[in-house]
Amino acid sequence: MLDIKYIKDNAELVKERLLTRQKDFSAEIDQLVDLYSERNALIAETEGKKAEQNKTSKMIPRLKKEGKDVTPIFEEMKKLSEGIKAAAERLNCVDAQIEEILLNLPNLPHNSVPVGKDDQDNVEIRRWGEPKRFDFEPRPHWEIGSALKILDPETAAKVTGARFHFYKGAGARLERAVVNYFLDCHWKKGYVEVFPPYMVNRDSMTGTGQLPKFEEDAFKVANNGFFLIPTAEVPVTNMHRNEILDGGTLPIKYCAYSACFRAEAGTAGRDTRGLIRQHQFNKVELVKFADPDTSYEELESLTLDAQAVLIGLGLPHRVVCLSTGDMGFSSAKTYDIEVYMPSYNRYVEISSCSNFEDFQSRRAAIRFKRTATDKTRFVHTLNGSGVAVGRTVAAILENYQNADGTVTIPEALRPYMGCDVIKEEML
RNA sequence: GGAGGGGUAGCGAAGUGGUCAUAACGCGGCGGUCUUGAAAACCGUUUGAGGGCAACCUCACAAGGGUUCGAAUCCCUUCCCCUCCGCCA
Repeated sequence: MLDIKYIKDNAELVKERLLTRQKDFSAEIDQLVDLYSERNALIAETEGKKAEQNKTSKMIPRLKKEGKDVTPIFEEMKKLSEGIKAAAERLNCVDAQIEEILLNLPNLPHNSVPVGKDDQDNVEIRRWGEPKRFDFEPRPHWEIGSALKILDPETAAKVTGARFHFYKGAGARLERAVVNYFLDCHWKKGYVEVFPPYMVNRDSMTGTGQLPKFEEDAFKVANNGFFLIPTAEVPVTNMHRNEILDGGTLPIKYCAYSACFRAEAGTAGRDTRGLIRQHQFNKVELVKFADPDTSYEELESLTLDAQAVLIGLGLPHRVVCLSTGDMGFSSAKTYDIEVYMPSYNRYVEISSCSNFEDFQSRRAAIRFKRTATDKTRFVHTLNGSGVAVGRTVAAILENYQNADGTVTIPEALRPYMGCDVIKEEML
């Protein structure tokens, strides 16, 4: 959520910068400026009347004690009370309109973000490793998984439906090994490991920006109205909702494994095979709460921390900075990490690292004080996948496949797997 | 799911229609006095949000409604916590 005072004072600038997201919000901004001045007029009116009401109310007990007739005062106060009620009702209405517009306005892109139309305008920042050359025709991971009998979408389709997977045998162990390897890398770097709830309430989904705009992308629990988390970012960021943090504790760093659930309305037909796009997938997430002065340095180190686990696995990848037209709703700046996938013959997103600045913390009221006497201000929140587990397994299967159909286990995972190669007979 | 008890400052807790929310009282935190230093004792101080150039004003007693001239207090709805029972891993 943007600061309405900032919008009021910089209306044209805000319009311009939001326009770089390839959508025109001029009408909303103009409306906000009008609503804000209307709101302040209504506040002046209601508060003046309330002050009068409070003053008179305090006198009534004394007058009664003195035996005076208070009936005429009651008559007057009744009118005043009705006037307050009417003005407060209008104020509520104006506040609700302001809130609705603000909640549906995306974040302002940071100045360093390349202006562009879509993902074609993303800028490559750096590369690690070289796409592997095979002296045989490499197969896509779903074929490898099927041949080794470690990935089974057919049974999942029977038991649940499309876009779900059973992992079996060495496949299930590989998924678990990757999770453990990622978490061990991160907690050793000072990220506090948390294991979050997989369902959250509406306030949490609103706090991180999934709601109200993207409700159709989320799975909702019929019983109680909770939402299945689309990412651990939601429960972990909301841990500090409505809190005032001690500035001395910043940056606060968490890593969290969770399953993630996405309805992804509108992506039918894309990546229908394999592990790339599932309704349920595993992810290790990194979340930071940072002082605004250092949040962009924290974004750089967060991205490096996510990259480190891919380097550890020897998976070739690159880092791109998303253009203004490709960035997510809540983000001010995003780096995607893309891993090389032989089956796609290109780099595929495996992590997304973002600085949300105060966009989430304003929605979720996550504040801090530098010192005990300092005024409260909003923290900057950041998060990044560290990294997507299913896509990592897919990348391992494809990049480490051998001509005989087996898959070599990357060295870093061998202690977790207890073997150095996956063969069919391992089931 | 059933029965009961709760939700008030960082924590514990008093307040059950106005003159106790500028929230009693206790603990903790911060500053000071005393001391070589510390402890103890004593004194002071200690929520957040909004509006206003300012003086200052308004709001918040889990959340949202209602009754009333006036609500922490009475009524309704929802959420959360605790105890017991049932069920369950």
